Amino acid sequence: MTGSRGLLPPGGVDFNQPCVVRDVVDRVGDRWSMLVLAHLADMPQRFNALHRAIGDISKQVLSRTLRRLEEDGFVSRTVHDVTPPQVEYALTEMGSSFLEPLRALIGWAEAHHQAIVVARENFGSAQKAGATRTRA
Amino acid sequence: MTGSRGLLPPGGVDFNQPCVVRDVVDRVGDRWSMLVLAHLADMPQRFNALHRAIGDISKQVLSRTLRRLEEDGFVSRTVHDVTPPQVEYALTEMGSSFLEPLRALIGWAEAHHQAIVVARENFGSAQKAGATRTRA
DNA sequence: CCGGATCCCCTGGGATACTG
DNA sequence: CAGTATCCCAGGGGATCCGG
Repeated sequence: MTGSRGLLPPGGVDFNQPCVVRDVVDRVGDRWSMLVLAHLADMPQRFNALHRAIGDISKQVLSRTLRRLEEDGFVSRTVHDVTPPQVEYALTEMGSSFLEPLRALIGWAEAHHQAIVVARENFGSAQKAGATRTRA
Repeated sequence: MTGSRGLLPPGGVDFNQPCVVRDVVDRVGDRWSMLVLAHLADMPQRFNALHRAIGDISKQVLSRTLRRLEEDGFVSRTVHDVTPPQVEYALTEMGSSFLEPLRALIGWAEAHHQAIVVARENFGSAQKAGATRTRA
């Protein structure tokens, strides 16, 4: 018994209107945010350290991502006034608390990744077979 | 103590390479997928029912969203062969299991939504003040 | 009723080059 | 070192019209 009906509280989560969830997903659901948060979970890190750790992200985009995460209070940015400059990024208390649902998501993803791959293959085959998918 | 260091398993989640999580987030992290899943959590529904329930989504996009969710095995599509045609969408077992991490995310979002709003305001003020943000 | 086809726009993401 | 400035492109999202 994995499922659980009644996700939305009776009366309906305010999922549409100001849409709290979308507000969050819009920020954190992009290509890099979660990855950055996951890296910062290990320890606070400097800009180039993050850049190297992540690898295939441009400085431009990393900068934008960090900026948005800072703006929304997920990470803090601290400038150490030395030469050469050092800027340290760290999770805030809030950013840290986000690791919990994030871990849930990661767990689910790892558990079902294979199933998704299979589903895609099946779907592809069904398409080629000319079926209109499931019929009743 | 909300946080919890060590999100990534020692050795590092295979978060970058084939990136399981991104694979999932890329599908479910778009503008509508989670919303659709949440609506289907209540009960299986037909196309136009979903369309009306969600409101400000175009049929085109709803169609694409459902197609992708079906392709990845989150929802099932059943054609009832009557006139006029009826097509019923429902969560699969896997789609149902996704409600769990989704609920975690919703919970977090509702709990911290206000904090995010505040953070944005503070950030805005700090910017106008001309500060280079946090300094040490 | 359930979409597919088409067209448009806008944003996110990337490459490259340049500064304090 | 830690970014910003520019330019570009692909894809997501929307509007509208048409077909089975």
